[in-house]
Amino acid sequence: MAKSHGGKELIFRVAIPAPLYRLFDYLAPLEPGPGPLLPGIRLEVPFGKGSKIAFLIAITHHSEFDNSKLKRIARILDDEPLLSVKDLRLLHWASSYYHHPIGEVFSAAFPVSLRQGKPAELHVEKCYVLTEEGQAIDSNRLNRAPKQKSVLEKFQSHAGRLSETELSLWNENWRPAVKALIDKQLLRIDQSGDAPADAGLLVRDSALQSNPHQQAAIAAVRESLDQFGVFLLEGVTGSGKTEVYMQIIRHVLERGQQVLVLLPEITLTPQLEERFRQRFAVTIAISHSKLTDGQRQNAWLSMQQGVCSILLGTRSALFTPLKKPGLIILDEEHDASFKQQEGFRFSTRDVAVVRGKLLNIPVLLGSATPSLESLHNVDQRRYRFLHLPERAGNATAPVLQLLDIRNKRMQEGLSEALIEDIRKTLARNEQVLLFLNRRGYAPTLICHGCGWVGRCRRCDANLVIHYDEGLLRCHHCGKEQPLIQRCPACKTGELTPLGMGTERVEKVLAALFPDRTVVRLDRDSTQRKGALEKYLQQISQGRVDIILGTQMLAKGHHFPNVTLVAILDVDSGLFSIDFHAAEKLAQMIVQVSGRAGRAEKPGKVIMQTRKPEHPLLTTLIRQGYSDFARTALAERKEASLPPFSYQALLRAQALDGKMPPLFLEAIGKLARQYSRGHIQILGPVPAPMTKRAGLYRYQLLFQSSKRQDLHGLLDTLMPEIEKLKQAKKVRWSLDIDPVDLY
DNA sequence: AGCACGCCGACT
DNA sequence: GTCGGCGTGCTC
Repeated sequence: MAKSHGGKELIFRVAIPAPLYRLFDYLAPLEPGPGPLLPGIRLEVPFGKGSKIAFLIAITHHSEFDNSKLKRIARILDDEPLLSVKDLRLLHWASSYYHHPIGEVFSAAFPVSLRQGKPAELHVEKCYVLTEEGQAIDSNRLNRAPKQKSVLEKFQSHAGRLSETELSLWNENWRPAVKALIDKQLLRIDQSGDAPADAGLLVRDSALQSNPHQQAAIAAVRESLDQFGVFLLEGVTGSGKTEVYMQIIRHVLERGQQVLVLLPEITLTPQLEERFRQRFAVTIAISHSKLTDGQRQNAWLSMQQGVCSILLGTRSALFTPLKKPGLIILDEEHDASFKQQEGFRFSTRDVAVVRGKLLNIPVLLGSATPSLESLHNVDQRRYRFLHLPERAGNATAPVLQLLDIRNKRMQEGLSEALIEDIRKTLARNEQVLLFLNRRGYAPTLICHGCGWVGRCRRCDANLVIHYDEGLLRCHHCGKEQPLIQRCPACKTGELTPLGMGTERVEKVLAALFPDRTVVRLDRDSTQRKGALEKYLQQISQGRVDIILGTQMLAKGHHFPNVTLVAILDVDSGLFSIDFHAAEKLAQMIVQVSGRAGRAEKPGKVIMQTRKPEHPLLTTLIRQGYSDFARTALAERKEASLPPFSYQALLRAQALDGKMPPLFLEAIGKLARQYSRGHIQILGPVPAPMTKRAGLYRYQLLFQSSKRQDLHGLLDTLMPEIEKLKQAKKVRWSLDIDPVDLY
């Protein structure tokens, strides 16, 4: 028999980066690899017409396929796996939990260049040598200066690493330039020695200040280093969360271990990076999507090899291997950007917790506005709660107040009372921050004569007026058209902008305060590279009086001279069919409020509303975020919504509007057969914006009070979905623990 | 996902 | 008579 005959040959079972839910079997390579053949090593395999870089999952003796049908491994790329056994286990867990193809999950863990089969070598993109004046010159122009040349050669032979001693060979005058190179990740200082380095080398300042609350938080985590545990650190803006992080990090570094720090957004990395660099003398790796593939590979490998001690990154950095893992920190843990919204839809927070468990290290989650899930996990004693109730220093918390604008005269979205407050604040030479989560001039263009409205042809949405650019744009598919002057329907009516956008408010502010400087911060105004940084600098230098912007203002940036914050249209967040909306709005309000009054000047937050009695707003204002969260959790429990139940959302879209519901209907039918009533199957229903970018979108929601039941159903359902003939006519995806039901 | 195969419309 | 549209099927 062919099977017994082929039984002698080893079978390599591999994961291929493709949306395929199965593994592929290959014959052992003719050339033996340089090292032991362990799971996780990269292999080049013939696949279909071409070849692919695959990941070894297991070596077995049997294949379900006849050996004569199997192709042979073409090449072994790695001497040894780049990921630890524990991290490989994490990827298997993630693949099964998120029901996502294993090959794509593996792909997500590697930087692009390694996915493409590049050798796993740390390298410096360009070599420089420094002149006495501290100028960097290309090493190709180096003929003279033998001393510098010898250091350079050493530098190159160490794959871009210099020890502290080697660095000290460099003239003191060159230090700033060396630092600049380190900052650009063109040069790194060797810290890879196995013995824990001297604390004086790791940390620059010795007199660290912290209040009793901070000390308690630091002690709690410090006592549990070297074991798994999740800590939720709730600290209002200005309460000194970063100081807590840094002091805990110091202890981890002193043990010779590494720290993974995750942030929701790229824009937040520079500030934290700067504070870390001031505090720590160790090399810090940075990883986010704005860096080049080479830079990200360097960051990845430097953590894998233990060359760097701290990695600061966004969600794509979650799987970065750590030679000596010590701690994972996830800042702004409530932030929705931590959930990947396409392809492999994982929750950075939840995977980080599982990773911490596998690596047996603590996970520290921080936020001024913790997610309801995390607070629930505290209630369930799965997480430990750490609290920083007060603002550090003399700073006082801002006062939140509702401004009832019913029947009030408004000037382009600004009530007279608010305008008066702005005027007073400016008169005191303090800054004002206005928040409106809608960019463009106005969200609607309507004909005063016949009621015609500018609609996007490809989406169920109105076109947004962008006056400055002279066009109408759809914010959902990006389609643009020139701003028309006359109504295309009745040809006579006057076209009127309806509603408020940041551009429109900017114009009225310019008219109301002609001698003041207004800066608008939104996606449109900060598109140019470096534009945001430029504006932020102007603001911190006090050259700006009024800051106006969207969502992007809510995150991270500190405006110490801002004493008045106004949320121009808080009501727009109050009415949503998504049960997450209240939580997100409350977090947004608190986060925006946190921008004000950081220094000794008290801050004030005004929310313009037509629903001043709305319980969400009143609870938040009178009792604060914690009480709001308690109320919201009680409501979730009452309604059996997450985190008191578990959800999975199956989405489907297609150009043909009939296909998605047919597809989801077929799955719903299958699911009802299998689930035997344990699982609620809701839908299919059209997605809230059914047509988007020309595609018709529908969804089917699964919900269960038992996570196991839900995942059991999905385990049996997924292979059936793949087999369904309708599956080929739609684009579909499964979202586990969805955070936005759109 | 890629890529080939395959069966129906407008072109040299 | 061909070029090419994207529906369907397969990848060890």
